[in-house]
Amino acid sequence: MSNTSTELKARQIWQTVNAIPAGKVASYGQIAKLAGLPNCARLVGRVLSQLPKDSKIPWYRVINSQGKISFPPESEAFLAQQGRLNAEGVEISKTGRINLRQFQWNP
DNA sequence: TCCTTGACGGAGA
DNA sequence: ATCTCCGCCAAGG
Repeated sequence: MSNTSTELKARQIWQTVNAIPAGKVASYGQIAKLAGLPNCARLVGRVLSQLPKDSKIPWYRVINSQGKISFPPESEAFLAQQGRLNAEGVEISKTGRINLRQFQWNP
C-alpha cells in the first residue's frame, strides 16, 4: 500500500463523485474541477473505469459535457448506466441526451 | 524514452 | 446538431 500521487487524486475523485445527489448528473470535467484537478477530465474517466463492479460509488451519475453517456449505445455498460439513471428519474431523450439545464448538479 | 490508447473537453467549420 | 482537430493526463507496450 503506497500513497502515490495518482492514488491521492483518485480519492479526491471518489469523494467528489460520492457527493452527487441522486437524480442529478455531473460531467467528467465538472468532477475534475470540483475535486481540485482542473484539466483532468480524462483522469476522472480512467479512475471510474477502474472501480470494482460492485462499487457503491455512483459512477453512473457522471456523463460527458455534451449531456451524453460516454459508452457506445447498445453496449452493456451503456444500458446499465441508462437503467440506473432512469431509476433515479433522470430522463434520457431518444437521441441519448440528458437535459443538463434540468439534471446537472450545481453545488 | 517514445508512441498509442482512452468512461474527456472546447473551439471551429 | 454533427464532425474534426488539438490539448490534457496517466497507463501500458
